[in-house]
Formats: sequence, structure tokens, C-alpha cells
Amino acid sequence: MSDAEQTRQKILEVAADEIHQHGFQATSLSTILNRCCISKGALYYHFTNKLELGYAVFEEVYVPVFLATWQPALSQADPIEGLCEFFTSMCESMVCSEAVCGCPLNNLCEEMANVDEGFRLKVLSMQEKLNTLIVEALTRVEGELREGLKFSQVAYFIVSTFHGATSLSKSSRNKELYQQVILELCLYIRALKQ
Amino acid sequence: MSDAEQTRQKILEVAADEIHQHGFQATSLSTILNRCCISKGALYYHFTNKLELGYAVFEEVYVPVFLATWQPALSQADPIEGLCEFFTSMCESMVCSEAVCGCPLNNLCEEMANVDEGFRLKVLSMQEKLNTLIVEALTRVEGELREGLKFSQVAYFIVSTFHGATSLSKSSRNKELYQQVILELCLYIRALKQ
DNA sequence: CTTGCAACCGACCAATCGGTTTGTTAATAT
DNA sequence: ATATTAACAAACCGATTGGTCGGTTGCAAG
Repeated sequence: MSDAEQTRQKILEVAADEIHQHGFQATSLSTILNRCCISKGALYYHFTNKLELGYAVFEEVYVPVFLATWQPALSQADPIEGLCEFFTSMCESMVCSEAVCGCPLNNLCEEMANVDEGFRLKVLSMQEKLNTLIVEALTRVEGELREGLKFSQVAYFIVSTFHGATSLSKSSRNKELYQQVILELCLYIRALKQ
Repeated sequence: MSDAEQTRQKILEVAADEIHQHGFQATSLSTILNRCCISKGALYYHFTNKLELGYAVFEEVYVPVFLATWQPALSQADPIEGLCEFFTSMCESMVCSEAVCGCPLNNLCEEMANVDEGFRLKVLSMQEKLNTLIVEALTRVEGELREGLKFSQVAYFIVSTFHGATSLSKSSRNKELYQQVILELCLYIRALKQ
């Protein structure tokens, strides 16, 4: 990797972390510059402005991580159990002490959907993509599931609940509340089977 | 109401709207001043600083509205149907064209839980309060419900899903997706009955 | 008639914001 | 050897931020 590319990646990495922690609007470029030990000239050499930096973070950091997080659960032989184990492991890997920053994508959705159309469409696109993945996984084991289920509706429901649980854990900083919602969600998911 | 109190209320009202639309941090005091047609002196006569104004908006605007929104649904003879009708009506009253700003409390939770401890605790307190209300409502009709239900867990689950659905509607600006999650949520809630 | 205070005005402040511009340096191409 | 360019550094910019402060007004009590 060239020096320039290394600089760019460092900026993306730090920016992703800052945006995850403080949101896009509250993220200060000067903070990113300090953490990267670079000058403003370097940043504006690689990105045209703050918004484009935000888009790049979304596309090149958040999206790949997001997909890599969900994919394994859904590509398991039994996606029902795959999802339940995924949610449960998210629960266990949650460290109480450190600040809970939530899902970067969901955060951007909450913060930016009304502010910038670009962010809104990108987030929406990812939500639809995830929905498709879940629907495909459910369709794969359709025979084992109850009849009359609307897969897309179920998929949106699952993701909504998961994000809602994440939101709850933000305010409570309490593993337990989060765990309760996840437990109930797993009950719901397993009840999709016949 | 005295002139001073009228000024204070006007500030609260406008600030509540601005925070709802743009979040707390992105809300500019000068915008509030312009909309209220008052000077900075007036604002700082009534509130010590921006944070205290935010707290006041939370306590005196958001909380009462929040409770007044949920209470009727839960105090119905059949809270199960009450909740379903409440969610459905939220769905119908949603105007597609106008920007969806989400639930003010949930917004503050997402934005401020990691930023300011005061906001976090206030939001958490309201979430617990709402949970208690739902648990009480469910307990009231315990006989009609399935056995083995953990009411608190169910309550947190319901609220999480509802907030997740709101978040989804933010990015999609699509009544339909929101409606789907709500439909599935109503299925879940009604299935709580024996 | 005066004194006092609640209620408010608006100029001012330092700090910070995102963004621009000019300058420098090392490497590479000619 | 010279010219060009990629890859930055750093000073600088106008705008805006939350916040302060000395002054002003209207009313009400003495």
C-alpha cells in the first residue's frame, strides 16, 4: 500500500470511529486531523469535503463491516438458529463499561435521514439489501416454516426490533434490558418454525 | 399567564420543535431566537444555558406529550387491542410527504445518550416508566394471556420494535415499510392472548 | 416622585467550524 | 539537469457557535 493510500485509510478509519462515537455532524475535522497527525491539507487532498468523507466512510467502512457481520448468520444451514446465535453473541460481546455507540448505520439513519438525502438513500439501500438477504435465507428453509408468513414483513420486523434493542441499550447501558429484548426476539424467530 | 411565562413557554415550544427536527446539538440558539422574535438576553434570562433549555424541553414538553400519547392506549379495557389500535393509528396519521422526525425521546436517546449523562438518565427513566405502564396494563388482563410470559421482557420488546419501525420509516419515508412492521407487531401482540 | 426590580435588548466575546490558498518537499519523468 | 506532479503542511478565511455583560424599559411599591 502506498503512503498516500495508507494516509487515506487512516483517515477513513479514524473518521469512522469518530462518526460512530459522536455522529456525523458533531464530528470535528480538526479532531480527525489530530488523531491522524496530519494537516488539513492532507485531508482535503484525499476528500473534497466533509460530506464526501462521510460518504466514503459509509461505503468503504460501514457497509463492508455491516455485511460481514450479518452474512455468516444468514448463510448458515439453519438461518433461524443462525440469527438467534448471532443476536445472542452480540449480547454477550457487549461490554457494559464502555460507552455503547450502537450500530453505525442505524445511527446515521437516525441522525442524517432528515438532514442529507445522500445519507438517507445510502442507508435505505443497505436496509433493503439486508432485508433481501434475510428473505432469501428464510425462503431457503421455507419448508420448515409456518405457512402464511410474509417473509419481507418478518425480515423488517426482526431488524426493527434488533435496532430498537440497540437503542435501548444505549440509554440503559444495561446488558440485561438488551438481553431481554433479544431473548424475546429469539422466541419470536424460533416460533417462525412449524 | 404572565408575559414572562408566555415568553418562556414560547421558547420551550420553539426549542422543542427545533430539537425534534434537527437534534439537540445541531439546534442553533439563534434560530430559536429568530423564530421567537426575542433577543439572546431574553433566552438567557429564562434558562441558564443551552443544556438546561434542553432539559426543560424534555421535562416540560416531551415527557407530558409522550405519556399523553401512550396512556390512552394502555388504559383501555383491552390494552392488547388498545396498543394495536394505537400503533395502527400512528401509521395512518403519518404523512408521507413531510419529513419524518421520529419520536423526540428516541431521537434524544440516539443522539445524546453517549454525549450527556443527564439526557441519558432522563431518557432511561422515561423508558422504565413506559415499561411499568405496559407491564401494569398486561397484568390487568393477565387471565386472558398465555402462561409463562415475562411481562417486562414483552414490554421492552414491543417498545423496541416500535422505535425500530420509526427509525425505518425515517430512512424509507415509506408508509408501507413502517406499516409492515406495525402489522407484524400487532400479530405478535395479539398472539399474547391465549 | 422616586426607587427597585423583573424582563429583556443587543453589542460583544473567544472559540470553533468547514473550507481555501499558498508554499514546500520528495519523487519521477523527460 | 530540469520540469512536473503527487502528497502533503500550515497559515488563513468568513461564518457561526454558545455565552457574557452593560444598558434599557415598564411597572409597581413606597
